[in-house]
Amino acid sequence: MRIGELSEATGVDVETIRYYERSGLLQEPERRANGYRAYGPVHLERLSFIRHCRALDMPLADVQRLLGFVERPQADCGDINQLIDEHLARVRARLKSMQALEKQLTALRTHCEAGHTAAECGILHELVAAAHGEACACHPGAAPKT
Amino acid sequence: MRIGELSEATGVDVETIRYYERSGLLQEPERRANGYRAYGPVHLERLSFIRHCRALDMPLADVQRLLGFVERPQADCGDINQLIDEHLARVRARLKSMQALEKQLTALRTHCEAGHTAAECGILHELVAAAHGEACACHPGAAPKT
DNA sequence: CCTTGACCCTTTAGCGGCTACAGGGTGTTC
DNA sequence: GAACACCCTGTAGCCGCTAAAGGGTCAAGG
Repeated sequence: MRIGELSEATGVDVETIRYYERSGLLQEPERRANGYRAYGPVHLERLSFIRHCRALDMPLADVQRLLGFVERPQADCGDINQLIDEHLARVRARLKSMQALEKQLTALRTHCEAGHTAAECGILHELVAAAHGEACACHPGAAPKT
Repeated sequence: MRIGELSEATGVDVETIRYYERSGLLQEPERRANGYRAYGPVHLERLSFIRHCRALDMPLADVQRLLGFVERPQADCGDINQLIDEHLARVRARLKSMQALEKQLTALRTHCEAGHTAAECGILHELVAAAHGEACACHPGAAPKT
């Protein structure tokens, strides 16, 4: 199959496929006489694997490592667990900070309803207050250290 | 104050301060005879404002716009609301997908405990199964369309 | 006076993971 | 033979920094 077909089949953009090849994630395919890339089932599977890992937001370096395990089936599985655990820890940490952020923004948002000028805007006041190190709706813990 | 002192006072890295200046977020300060940047209270306040907005994960373009409102206090506050609402929507969307991701990874993680080879690893099997478009622990909805 | 070391300067390049050109070749269809 | 979809390479841009190279400045200590 040509690159466009592979793209269609996997949902991965053509440019991204070429990028994965350049990055060494996807093995270089054969070329037809006209220079077009000719992909087979191996590439389809591998690219689908990559795509799935990316859907789980794994960095490409991790995907690379996982692909290594696929190639070396006798390797120790503990390393895979560790990889997933580390990734999960990163995701959970990020999730936690996102939740805090959502709270902060929601709090900030309550400080203004439309219909007046920026000078009277509660949101802007909050942000400026924060810039002075005062306690603000969005960062309640950040009271001045006086 | 010099750039190091401003950095100390705001918690923003020296390089980042220069980067903000290059990007037009922080106004260019006066220079001393030796070429050192000389900052005043104006810069301190402005940089603190920027830092606070960044703590709320706002893109620099949004921060730029907010700074515009600070400078034009008679502008319509509705635009500020809109900016915050859009940002909040982005954050919530991201939060939702992070939560789904966390679930998917947690499900995936249950498929393996250490102590065997990659060939027997449930995690790897799940990922490969997903590459075949089969239903997997991490993407239960993605069953084959046969 | 000289050296050390902390600070400052500019310019440039790199990170991750794409994405978007520019400028060309190929291959099918009307 | 021309239009069009597809393919190729190479390079540059996105965001928000971060780091490094290669230098200048200045105060304190010997």
